[in-house]
Amino acid sequence: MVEDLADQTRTRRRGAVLEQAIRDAVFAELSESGYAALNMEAVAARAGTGKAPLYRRWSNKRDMVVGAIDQALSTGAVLPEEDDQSPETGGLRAELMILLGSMASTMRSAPGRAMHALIEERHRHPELAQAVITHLIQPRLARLAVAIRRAVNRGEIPPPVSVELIARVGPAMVLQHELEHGQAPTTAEIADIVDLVVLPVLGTR
Amino acid sequence: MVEDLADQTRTRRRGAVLEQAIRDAVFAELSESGYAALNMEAVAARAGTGKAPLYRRWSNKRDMVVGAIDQALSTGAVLPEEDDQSPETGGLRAELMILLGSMASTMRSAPGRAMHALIEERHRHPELAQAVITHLIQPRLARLAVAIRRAVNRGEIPPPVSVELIARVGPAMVLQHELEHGQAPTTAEIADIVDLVVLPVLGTR
DNA sequence: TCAATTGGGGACGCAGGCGTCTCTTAATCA
DNA sequence: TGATTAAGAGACGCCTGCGTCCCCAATTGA
Repeated sequence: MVEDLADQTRTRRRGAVLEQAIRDAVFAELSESGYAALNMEAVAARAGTGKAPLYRRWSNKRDMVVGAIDQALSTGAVLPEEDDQSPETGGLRAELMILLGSMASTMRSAPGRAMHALIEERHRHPELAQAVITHLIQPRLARLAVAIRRAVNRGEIPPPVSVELIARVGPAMVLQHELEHGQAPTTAEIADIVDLVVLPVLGTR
Repeated sequence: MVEDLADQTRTRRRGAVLEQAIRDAVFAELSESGYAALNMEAVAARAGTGKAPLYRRWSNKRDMVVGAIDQALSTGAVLPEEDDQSPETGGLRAELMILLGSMASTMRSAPGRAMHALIEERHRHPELAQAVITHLIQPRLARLAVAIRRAVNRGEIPPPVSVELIARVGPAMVLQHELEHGQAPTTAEIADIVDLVVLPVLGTR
């Protein structure tokens, strides 16, 4: 709501710095207003610039959003790698807590909310939603599947019938919480999800 | 897309009949365009009427949508009661299949998609979303909880630590499917959810 | 230090959608 | 059957937001 830039005598930005400010503004607007209600004036104002620099880079609103998303997804700004291959310490429970916790915190961040807004636009803009699914959702699910398979190999849990399906249980519960309550679950709530739902499905009891 | 009313010489409707046609049009538009992009001209056109009858009943778009939602939720047009108290036949699995199946088919219907669109507007219009949660989501969760408790009483499953949380597992998986694939799961997919996720969490093995 | 770029700011025309209003005509009721 | 009410159709003014364009100033590089 407030000016993102308090410094009136701020130096005039250009190039990559300005571009990043614009992307941040896109994410912020997207997360507050959604895609349909997002408007160029607001993005320019929040980035502390005019509309011309926006249209100099992208030809319209759709391209601008796609550009911001693409950049965020390809540079891992949204999927922070969690030190890449997670540290195989503490066993399955610890790994589940880390992965679901990171999912929840992503959902709280501006880029995360922006991605969510795009998935909600699935029917109107399938290509936007698909990009998010492919670059954001799938990798996380794959990482969860890997964690589960490693636990099976360690003999920690019996092999599940469908790793694909089981890997979705945790994320589904996190998502459900967001949809029902309007915000991602806390660490304590994630612990309940892990201990009372995910681990039991996996056969730890 | 096509005219909902092929009959050119159709008699002029009024009162309750017309009102229902308008509500149907609201749901259809809401499910296709979402709340933000819904516009009065389209609703009027789809209902085969003019804007005047709309504004004669409601003072603006928001009230019109709220009105349609309220009516649908209060008359059970979206929550079809499933012969009210489900028929306690076939045990827990059968009941889960019925409840999740009905959830999936609701999500496929126009009113169901409309409700979904409103939940997605949670941040912009909390009162709309809350109505859906209270009148649509909560009753279904309550019904699931009842089914689980009955199964416990029958000795079919051990008492879970948190019925509240467990009751959300099935719906969460159905929702997750919708979000990831853009459509509700089929009966076969629901069967997998029930057999490989929900029943195992409940301790049937 | 001067020329070339690019940013900040905003005016402009256009399109679409809101909510009002008018006009004609069908349905309803006394 | 005549009077009354409300429907169908759409014109209208207004506002908002898109995308273009212009001006001036700050930054950069030769």
